[in-house]
Amino acid sequence: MPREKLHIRTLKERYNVGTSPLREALSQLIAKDLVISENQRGFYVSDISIDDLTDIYQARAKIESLCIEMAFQKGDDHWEANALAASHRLNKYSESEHIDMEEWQNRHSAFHKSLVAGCMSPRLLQIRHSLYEKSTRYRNLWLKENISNTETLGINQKEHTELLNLALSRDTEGATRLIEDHILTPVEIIKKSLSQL
Amino acid sequence: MPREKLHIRTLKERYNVGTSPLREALSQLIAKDLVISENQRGFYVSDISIDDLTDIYQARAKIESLCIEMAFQKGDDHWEANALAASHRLNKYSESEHIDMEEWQNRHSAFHKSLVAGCMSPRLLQIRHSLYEKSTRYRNLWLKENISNTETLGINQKEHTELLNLALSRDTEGATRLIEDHILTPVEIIKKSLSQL
DNA sequence: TAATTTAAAAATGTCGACATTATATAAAAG
DNA sequence: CTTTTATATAATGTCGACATTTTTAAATTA
Repeated sequence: MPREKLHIRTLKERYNVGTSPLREALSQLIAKDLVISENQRGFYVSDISIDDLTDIYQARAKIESLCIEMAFQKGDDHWEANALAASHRLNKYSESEHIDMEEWQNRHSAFHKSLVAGCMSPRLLQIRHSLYEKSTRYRNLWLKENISNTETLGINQKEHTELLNLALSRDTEGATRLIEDHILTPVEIIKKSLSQL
Repeated sequence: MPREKLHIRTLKERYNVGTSPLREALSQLIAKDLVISENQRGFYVSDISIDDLTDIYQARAKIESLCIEMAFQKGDDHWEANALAASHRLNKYSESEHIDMEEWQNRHSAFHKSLVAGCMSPRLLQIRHSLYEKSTRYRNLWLKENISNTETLGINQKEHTELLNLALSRDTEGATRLIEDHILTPVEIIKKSLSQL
């Protein structure tokens, strides 16, 4: 849980490892902003807050928008084809009988990834991925609320097909506006979940 | 040097530390993309390349542009005042007799920081700072070429005052175009330096 | 009773030894 | 002479013990 103390001894016993690998693992989690450390005072799970939630999602929206804008300039035939394929995979699965949320998430993120891939910038894609990971704890709150919520999923699906069409017609302005809204949609719902904690 | 092997034993002796602190330090450098590690094969200084140079500087240009765009929307009186002050400090120093490059860099980055600070997004500012750090190795090549090059400094200075004016008049389009050019300016020079290595 | 000091307990961070893995060298085979 | 195999050397990564610091608890003082 956020703010929770991470005791070295406890973690060593739980994962059956020594000091070194554990501390290095914690170092990696610090790099991901999931853990913070105070000198000589140990490690803690990073805190969450509405301010942080808002900031991360707004940054994500802007970065995604930027990647898409660049992708629309640089994207070639292969980019279009891959986006089309990813959209198809997501579409088909969204219409299927039983939806496994993990598989849906895989296809969902694969679709968005196929769109931004066209920007051809490793660094921007890395930044985007990093922000996506940082938003995971908040996104999980959204998933708990919206598990098997077919209505929300339906709206989502409409936006995805529209996004693909905007991509194929290279409508930068329309796509950037839509993607920013698309990403920011869950924020209000998550804010409520956060308040209830 | 890029690609150089980092021997644990050597580093331990050089810095007079044990295994753990050294490996944790390396972990932090990995997070900054300055060092890479291959499992069971040790640590290496990250490579540099023209592709990487180009990608980093283009990403920086886009992020800086984004921050400025947002700052122009959200910036208040204090933001304007701080930018004005930072601009003044940079201006005065650029006109002074003897220029210490380190002090000039401090005032230079302080000026740009004062502009983007108005975007009010900790995450975006963090991303911006991280990219700036990643570009340091390339920027140092530029500094070696342009140490005490008053001509380059003069052009730079013009752009800075123009940037401030665009900020005070909230000319988003003009400012974003200028800042992107401003950041990308050194790229061609650095490319040449890189080729000569 | 509250605040401060002192002592005990627990936790962190560092070290050097050791086991495992990769690399370099020499020997053997094709 | 080249390629393969076997051996020796060197380097990495892991572990548990130890020293230092922080936290908790008890005792003393005002």
